[in-house]
This record gives sequence, structure tokens and C-alpha cells, in this order.
Amino acid sequence: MTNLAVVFKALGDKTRLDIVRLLRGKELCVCDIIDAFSHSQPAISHHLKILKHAGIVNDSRDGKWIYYTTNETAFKEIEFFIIKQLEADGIKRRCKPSSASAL
Amino acid sequence: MTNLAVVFKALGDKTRLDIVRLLRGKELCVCDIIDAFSHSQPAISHHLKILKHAGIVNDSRDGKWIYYTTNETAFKEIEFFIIKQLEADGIKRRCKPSSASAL
DNA sequence: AACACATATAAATATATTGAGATATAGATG
DNA sequence: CATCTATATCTCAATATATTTATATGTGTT
Repeated sequence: MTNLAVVFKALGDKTRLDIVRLLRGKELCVCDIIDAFSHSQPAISHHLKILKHAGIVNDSRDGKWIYYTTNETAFKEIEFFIIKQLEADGIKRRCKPSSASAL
Repeated sequence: MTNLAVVFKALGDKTRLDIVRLLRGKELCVCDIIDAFSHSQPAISHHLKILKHAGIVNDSRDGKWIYYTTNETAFKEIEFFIIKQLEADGIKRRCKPSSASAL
């Protein structure tokens, strides 16, 4: 699976998307994230793991607490993809079907 | 589920992401999309349905053929989200845990 | 060392997703 | 209208995902 597909997949869940929004410009420990949702601690932990695996968030331990932040790089990757898509708009042309159907 | 989460979820699949890339700047009929992949026609049709439902592609019939194009609006939505995320970067501050743990 | 707290991992389960094959629908054409 | 072609829908099996409860790990404190 493309890296970008992994990133999109990770963001394609309301809880995880909300976590990312919550982390905007902030560094929060897991307990604060848990408090912001009505999900169990393991559920949040699981979503954080998926976000981390996708490169969307970073974590760093400080004593008992683990703090999460968003990772700019992942968003720049998406931005790059979006730019390429939007750039291509406006050059649309209809192509005649090139071959017999695959049926 | 947020609209944006639906969009991300739709893009969070390698096949669908590749379809979107294939459609960059082009208008293609389903048969051409099928030819570009090694999946069955029903599988492609299903993915197109998900992309359409998420507002990522538009379709228009022309005789026997149905042509698909990408929908700029969906990408602008993502772009807006990305901008807000990136904007928030650089203002990160550590917040002390605000409450006792939820455990 | 024992304990409490913050977070992660595991096991179990319910639900969703993907993909294939079969079938249905819609338009074009003889 | 019979039929061919392009695409969609249905059904089913395999796999993946989300969530919960229980348990483990790591860190600070007494």
C-alpha cells in the first residue's frame, strides 16, 4: 500500500480525524486526549498507534506522560498530492475508449 | 461521520487512490479504468461508487459509456483542512495534564 | 521493593471492507 | 424486439477494523 494511502486511511476515521484536529498547534498527553472523547483508554491508544504508524503524529515521553504532536511532514505530503490533483484540473479532455471492454 | 472523514476514507485505499491519480486531468470511461487495473469490473465499479459517494469523482453518461472525472471541490476541502493544520504548526506548547487520569 | 499512575498490548467479538462471480439494467443497433 | 456492450448491483467468502475487558509495561514515589 502506498504510503499516502496509509495516511489517508488513518485520517479516514472520525475519531482519528478529531484527534488530529485536537492536536492542532498543541502538544497533548494521552490522558488529555482521552478526556476529550468518550472512548476507552485502549481505544484511544489504538487510534494513536495507527496515526503514529502513518507518520501523522509523533510521541515523546516525559516522565509518566507521553505527549503527542502532529507531524508536519505527513500534511505536506498530502498537500503535494492535492496540488498535483488541482493542477491537473482544467486540462480535462474526453478520451475515446481505447480498446474493447475487458468483459 | 464528518464529510471530510468520508473523503479521507475513500482515498485510503490503494486502488481508489490510483484511480484518482489516473483521472488527473482526464475524463475516462469505466472500461479504460478497468483496463488500467487487474481487478474485476465489479470491483472497479464498487470503488467508483465509493469515490462518487465521497464527492471525489463525478460521472456523466454518454451513450453506452459513463465517464468519470475528479471533483475539484473535494480536493479543495482537503486543502483547506491541510492549511489549517499547517498554520497551527509552530505554535506548539506543552500543556500540563489538566485533570486526574481517566483510569 | 512495593505501590500508584500513565499508557500500551492482548484477546475476544462485532462489524465493515474488499474482491470475485453471477446477474441485472441501460443504451445502441440490427 | 432480440441482442450486444458498458456498467451497476447482489451475494458470498476472506480479511481487516473498532471497541471492550483484562493484563502488561514503564516511570515516579514512598
